[in-house]
Amino acid sequence: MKIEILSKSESLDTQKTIISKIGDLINFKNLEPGDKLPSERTLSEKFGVTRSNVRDAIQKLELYGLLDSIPQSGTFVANIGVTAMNGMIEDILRLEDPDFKTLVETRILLELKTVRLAALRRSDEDLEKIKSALDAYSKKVLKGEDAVQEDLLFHLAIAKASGNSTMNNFMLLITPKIITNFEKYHVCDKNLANQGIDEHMAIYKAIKSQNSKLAKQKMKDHFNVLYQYCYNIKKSS
Amino acid sequence: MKIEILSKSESLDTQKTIISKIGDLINFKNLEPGDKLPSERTLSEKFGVTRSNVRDAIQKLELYGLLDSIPQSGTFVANIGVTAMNGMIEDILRLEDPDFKTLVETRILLELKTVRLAALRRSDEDLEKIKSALDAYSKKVLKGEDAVQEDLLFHLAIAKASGNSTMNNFMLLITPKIITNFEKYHVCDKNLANQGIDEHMAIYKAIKSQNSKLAKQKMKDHFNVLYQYCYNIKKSS
DNA sequence: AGGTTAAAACTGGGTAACCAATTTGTAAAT
DNA sequence: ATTTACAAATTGGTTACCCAGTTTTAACCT
Repeated sequence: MKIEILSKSESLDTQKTIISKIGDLINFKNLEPGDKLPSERTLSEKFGVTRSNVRDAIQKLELYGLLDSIPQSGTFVANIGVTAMNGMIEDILRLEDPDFKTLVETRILLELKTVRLAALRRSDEDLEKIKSALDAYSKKVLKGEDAVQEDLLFHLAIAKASGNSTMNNFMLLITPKIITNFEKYHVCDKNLANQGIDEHMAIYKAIKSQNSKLAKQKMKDHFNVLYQYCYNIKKSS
Repeated sequence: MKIEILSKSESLDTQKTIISKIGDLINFKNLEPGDKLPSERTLSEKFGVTRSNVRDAIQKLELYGLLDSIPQSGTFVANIGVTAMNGMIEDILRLEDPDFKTLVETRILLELKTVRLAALRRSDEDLEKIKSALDAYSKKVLKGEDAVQEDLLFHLAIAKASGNSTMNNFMLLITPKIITNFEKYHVCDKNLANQGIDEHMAIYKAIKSQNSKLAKQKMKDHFNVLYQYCYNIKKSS
């Protein structure tokens, strides 16, 4: 068998193909929830790909909760019916790569919620962590240095304090993408550093006093520039 | 070297350990953004774990956008500073498993947004797909059969029509977890099947007429039972 | 000394063989 | 006929080695 090392995009293509074929298999063989998929070896042979690729594809479907792989036993289809399985696999395959607009849009949505929840639910320990993140941020800004990282950690501390691990997870997923791919659009503009401190402080105080509505409003103010940017994109699209 | 096949939870523990050690390494060696991590072989040797485990850990950090693995070259730390990297790794490690409450809370938040965006942005093709998902749902309900899957696909069609791939992705991530782990709490109660059809239809019509506010309101109505449930949990916690 | 080039070392991914837990098949015992 | 016991086959995970790009090194030429 010929060896062919795939580039990253090629590898992603073959993964999509495999996922699609697994979907077909579930259809064709009418596998019910809980049924066992053919073994990884069988699949790799049937699809003409490496077992590693099959394992990666299965892992991805596991991430989406469609399969469950059990050591020394087999891979099982999740407790969703055939119809839902097909629809979801199709959706996963057609899923577009996230662009900046959707990332920002989602971030604003999430943070306006996490800040409210944080105000309602934060423990004293949460509050301390938010405070120390805020102090680290202020310190850097006042020294005139770039404080993008400290800014980010302040927002993540709030997400953590929200007590909602799902939203916290989502925030962790999107934040680096926003930072790395579009560094110039970071939330707190360096030129408006002092304003950034004030806004962060206002958010912190609202969370401290457990005023959820105020917290949301202050976060909204903080996102003002970003919000406008996002809104303009929406209008122009 | 002794061979020891790990159970799933043990494997997760070693993965967390590896991620933590990678974090320490970045700290200790003061690796800047773009710097190259030691090779997978070196890491596996240094940490006393298998290379597969190292690869899995790297893959997870790649998912969160903290590392970038390039074939035949190396693994590089993403364009985030040391401070942010530390904070994020710590957050990822301490991330709790999502429970039902946070999943529902997040789902409601997402869907109230996606339905608004869908009303604003849906193409004719999107609308058709929503319609056919609705028809499939109604058909099943009227036959007295369980229609959880068709219900789910209706909601996912809306998420797709929102034009926000990030939210669409998040919806795909949480929906199966909600369905499989807590089947009894599915959005549309079987006993209120006809009401479910009406509510779905109302949402569809609002999206069709591109009335975003109405669409959001109808979705809110639709989530009423679930919303109450979630609210009660929040009060009791 | 500076620039060019080729060979050696290194890297992440692919391959195949192996491991031990699990499942399945079969035959003996009741 | 049913249950039990045990061995053979099957499974996802692990290991060691190989592959072909990439990167580094060092030798060579000008």
